[in-house]
Amino acid sequence: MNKPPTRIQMRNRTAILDAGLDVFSQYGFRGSTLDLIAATAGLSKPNLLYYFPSKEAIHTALLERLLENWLAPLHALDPDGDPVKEIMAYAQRKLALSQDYPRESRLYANEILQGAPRILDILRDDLKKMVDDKAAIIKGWAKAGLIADVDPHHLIFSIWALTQHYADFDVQVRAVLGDKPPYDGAAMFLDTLYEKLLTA
Amino acid sequence: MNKPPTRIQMRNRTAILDAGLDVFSQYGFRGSTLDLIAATAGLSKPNLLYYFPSKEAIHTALLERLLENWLAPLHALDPDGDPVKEIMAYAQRKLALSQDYPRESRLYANEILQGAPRILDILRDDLKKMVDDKAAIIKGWAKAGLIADVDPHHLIFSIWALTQHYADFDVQVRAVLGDKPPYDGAAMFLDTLYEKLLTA
DNA sequence: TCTTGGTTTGACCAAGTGGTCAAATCAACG
DNA sequence: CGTTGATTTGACCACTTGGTCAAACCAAGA
Repeated sequence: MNKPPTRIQMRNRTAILDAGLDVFSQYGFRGSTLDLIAATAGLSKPNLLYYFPSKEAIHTALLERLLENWLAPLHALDPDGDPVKEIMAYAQRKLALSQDYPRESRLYANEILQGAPRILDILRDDLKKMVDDKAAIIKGWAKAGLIADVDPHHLIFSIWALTQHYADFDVQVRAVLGDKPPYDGAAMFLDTLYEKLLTA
Repeated sequence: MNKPPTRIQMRNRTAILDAGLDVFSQYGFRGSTLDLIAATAGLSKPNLLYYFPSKEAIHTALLERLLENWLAPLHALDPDGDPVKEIMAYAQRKLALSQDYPRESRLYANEILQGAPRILDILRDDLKKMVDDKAAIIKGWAKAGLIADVDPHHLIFSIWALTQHYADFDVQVRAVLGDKPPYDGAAMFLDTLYEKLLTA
């Protein structure tokens, strides 16, 4: 029988998770320190450890919260919708995630770059299952002549790559583009790209 | 008047750089340790520091070597070649880099993810200049009606994103694909994608 | 007001960190 | 062989790291 969290608990836990997101997404798990996370959250290190038992626990909490939001947009792909529109909508949803939650995207990128030691099982199990599922739907659309016949797995990879690039490589994108903000142009580019690719 | 390097120097320097590439590409700069790099290179830590003055020096040496090979394929884009073929060839060259030098790709990704603190100037200067240059060429092709009129900057971003994804997110790609190796399918997918996108 | 339970902290610890240094070892050449 | 300069290492150092703990602090209800 765990008691309901107090106001202070709520405030500090979210402050810690926010600070952890800041730090982990920039330096990866091994490159991040409790001192830096605590300072970012405005707490002392022992106080931080009063709310989370370890560095690992903060990271795990962030990854778990992330994975839900990460898989949701793909799950929303509707087999009964208009194929081209469904795929383009998925790409735009994913692009919006990059724009609105770039730190989450970079946290995920860091985890994958390091070999996904903490979520490899989930990738091989949940993610693979869902992707195979959606790939089958896309394959069905192609077989029915509703879209061009492209490899559905690589199609999904392309959406991930093209959208997450704007969050993960944000600093490079902005360095090349100068001041011009990237996301309007990116959205238009993705629309034309997938329309041309998919309409047979 | 610096003397020529001995055989031992050559062997150990390359061993260190190779080990550094292994470690830095996996853990990023801050997450990597000299002990681990030294152990990977088969040297003691003081011996490693006999060849490179600091951790930073190893990282810098790797980044410098990388940037040359990184910008070269884009530089090879020929304004007098066949537009669609040139762009598709660039994408394939970049994909081959991901396949043959995944650690270099991940080293670069780590640096960018962390905000590119060591190469931001180069990105804003050399990289931006070259991209703007090539973007102008592509724009010219589009204006001449030789290819579809897509935003050239985002076109270049798309090539980077789609190709580096296979190196940087390798573990995820393989988790989703199971055993099937990714690169054959990726090459075919990219070919059809850019052909459909660019042919007006 | 006092009590109680949640909250915060200073002091501390063992292990790991980047880096130094003098001494030992080794390779090669005359 | 002996010498010289390159190479290697064990011991060491100051600092950082993740984490602990007892003691202090504080908010709120009785």
